Amino acid sequence: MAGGVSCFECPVRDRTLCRALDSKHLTEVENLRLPEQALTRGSILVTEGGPSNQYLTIKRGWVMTYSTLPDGRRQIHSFDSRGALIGRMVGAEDPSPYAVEALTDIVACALPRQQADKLFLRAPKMALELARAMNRKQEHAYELLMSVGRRTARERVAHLLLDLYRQICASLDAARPDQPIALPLTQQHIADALGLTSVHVSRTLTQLRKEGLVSLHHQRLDLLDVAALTAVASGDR
Amino acid sequence: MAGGVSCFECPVRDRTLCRALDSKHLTEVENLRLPEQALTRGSILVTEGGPSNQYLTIKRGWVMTYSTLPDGRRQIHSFDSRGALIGRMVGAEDPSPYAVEALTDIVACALPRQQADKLFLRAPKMALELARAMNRKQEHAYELLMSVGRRTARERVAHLLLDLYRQICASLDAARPDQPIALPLTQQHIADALGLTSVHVSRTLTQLRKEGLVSLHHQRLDLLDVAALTAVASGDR
DNA sequence: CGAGCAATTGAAATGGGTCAAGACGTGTGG
DNA sequence: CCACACGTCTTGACCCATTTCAATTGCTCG
Repeated sequence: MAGGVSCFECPVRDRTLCRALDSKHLTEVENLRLPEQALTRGSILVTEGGPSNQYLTIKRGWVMTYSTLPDGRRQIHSFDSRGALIGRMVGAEDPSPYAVEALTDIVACALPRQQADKLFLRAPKMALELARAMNRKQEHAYELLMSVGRRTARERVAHLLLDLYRQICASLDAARPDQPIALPLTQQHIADALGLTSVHVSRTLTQLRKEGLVSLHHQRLDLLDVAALTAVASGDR
Repeated sequence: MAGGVSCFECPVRDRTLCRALDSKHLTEVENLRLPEQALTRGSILVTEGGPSNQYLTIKRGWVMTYSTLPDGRRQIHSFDSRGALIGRMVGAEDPSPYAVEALTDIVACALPRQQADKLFLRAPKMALELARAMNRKQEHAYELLMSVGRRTARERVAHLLLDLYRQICASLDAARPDQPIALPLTQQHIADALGLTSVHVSRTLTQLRKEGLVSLHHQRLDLLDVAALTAVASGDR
């Protein structure tokens, strides 16, 4: 075992590829994995145009995936936390079309890609979980695409906050209910995910606050009226 | 074997999950698959809110994947042709968040989901191909997201046409070069994929035509100046 | 030949962007 | 412990890319 607790005690195991693995295969994973990675906020896990030669599982903290255009315009594709998998399968040797960056200090578990791919052939449950993980990310991207393509700014913001809230609650072990929750994003991040300007995100949030739907200050998010917010996100009112 | 040619003669096999399968497993697929599906243009393969209890491989024709909002706004997530895989893995019993519809008459190969999932555990190469297919779709969604979120209308149209052209050429067995190619889309489809109005797509295409970059009439597409178009798509000029 | 959908074009409206100035917070170094 | 510097957020005024509305033309197919 290479740094950190054993895979058998892994606190995020049932959210990862290793879910439902028998002990023989879990031992193989344990032998394969690299020392646990601890990285600070702002670290780049994958460079745009660089390689992606590991599978990374986020054990603690938040990361984001994004691409940029030559002139600096940025699109954030996804925010990920506990249990999320980072890593390309197609053209993994080729330049990555997107970057992955730590939004907070993080801890991650790394598997070298080539050997992991071989392991997946011996552990088909892992391969199938991998497919599920990829499918989940695909569908999540479709959801965001719907927002960015067809929703108004107000609807987009409402939808994203609901989505993040759900994601955060799901990543908590104890389902802690109505406290404000930590959201390590600036309004610029929200803007870059939603295809808006940070100025307009600010205006939109101000309005939602005035209507008593959300509270968001100093990276603390609280949804004050989930039903109303859901209505806003769906285009009613 | 259930309708159509044997899997061993399948003309799209090397673009699908069955790529690189040994004959034992390929026989299993052959026994599992349902009669070949032939569907007419406009057929709904998956309903929004309905189930997704099959894996479908497109053998001929085009389909699109999209979602709609209660008031009818539509976002198209992807256009797919020869070799593409349709099917959900996560919450496949739950209502599908998107629909899949045939853009042309199509022929597809269907595998029942539950039994296919069991087969994947016996044929890990298939499971890994499945993961790759899902990853490919995820990354393709990210590309579109970048367009819709951060590119201008002009850049979006240029980028999509390049992308479709590439996709079409790749799906051709013989790499036929500089003929105009069939593109079974209306401007409304393009608009709904790019988060624009069909009116504005029309204006944008007219301009690109005037500049001699593309030709697109009656569902025939020809890229007259790929280099210039690429420059437009990247935000230069 | 007519019906109906797709595409085009013009004119006017608008949601969200841009530019700019100021307030607020927070971590840092003196 | 204070003050300053820097990043983030807010707010106002103006602008413009895209939408909306509307009318016309052109295809295609029955």
